[in-house]
Amino acid sequence: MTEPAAMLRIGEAAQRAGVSERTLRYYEEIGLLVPAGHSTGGCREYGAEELARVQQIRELQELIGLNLEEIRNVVTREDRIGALRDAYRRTESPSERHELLLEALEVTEALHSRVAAKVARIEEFRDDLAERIERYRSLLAEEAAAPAPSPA
Amino acid sequence: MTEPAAMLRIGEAAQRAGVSERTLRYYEEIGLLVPAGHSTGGCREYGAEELARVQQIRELQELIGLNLEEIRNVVTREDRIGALRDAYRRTESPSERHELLLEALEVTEALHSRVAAKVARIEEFRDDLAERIERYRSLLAEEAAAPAPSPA
DNA sequence: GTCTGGGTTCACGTTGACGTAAGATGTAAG
DNA sequence: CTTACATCTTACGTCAACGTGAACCCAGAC
Repeated sequence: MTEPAAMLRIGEAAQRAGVSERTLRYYEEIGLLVPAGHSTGGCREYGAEELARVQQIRELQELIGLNLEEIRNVVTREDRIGALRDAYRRTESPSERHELLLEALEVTEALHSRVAAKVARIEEFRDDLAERIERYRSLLAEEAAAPAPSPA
Repeated sequence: MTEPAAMLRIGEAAQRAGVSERTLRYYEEIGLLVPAGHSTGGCREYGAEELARVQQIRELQELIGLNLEEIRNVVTREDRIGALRDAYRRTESPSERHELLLEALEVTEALHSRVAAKVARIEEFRDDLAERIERYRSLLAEEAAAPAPSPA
């Protein structure tokens, strides 16, 4: 189990993730995404986990509208949770684990309520649009039923 | 009716709208928001309608994630619809009115489907977050029930 | 009067999130 | 080994959406 898992170099990785190579390097530059490893010659290598993270970053960016610094706060928190998961049984310290869990819960709840608020507003907006569409439709129907003044 | 409607100068207007004065001037510069009028001395004057538009712009920007050019496409379209509404009975030309209505419908539907798609994705995201919160909660509950190793 | 306290118009500065080009180096194929 | 292409680092360029002066104007309080 746990095979070498087919690492991708930056070109392939970028293509699969739907971003540019520059973007991957930039994410690394600002501490958002560290490649899984490097080849002997120094080429970055990305695995499935990194691709998933890029996906997550893009969602937070485009969907939620966070900037990359806010996103870094979120994902580094998640990294620590991930570390917790890894060292789950060989527990560092139970109290520390407890703290991390509490922190994870808190941060996730904060993000959740933020997202929920946004959902509420955007749904309202969507419904307003739907209403307007209906109004336009009924205006058009009205027009079709009305005695259209024949040209000249 | 239709009182003078208490025009605001840029300072007040910006404060009420929750943006900077620079932002209002910038919106004007790129043709997004024309002040309702000017004082004799040349000061911009904004009314309730303009404040509402700023509100709308910010929603499209922050909520939907449109850039100001896309927003301009939307609001100028709406301006034309507004003009249609104004000249509703003293119809310019019925066929022109028809065209405008069709266009308005089309554009609004496009925006609506875009927003709807975004709502779907963001709801999914929100639900994922909710799930994770549940997992954290149950982990904490588990921990509380487990035989916590008493210190020393 | 003049003295603030908003305004005005340029016009250059800034910041985030990359794009892009240069020159050196790695990697896979023949 | 050479050739060809992918990647590397370094560093300057770009674009949207404003921020931030500088220098001038104008209305009301004193």
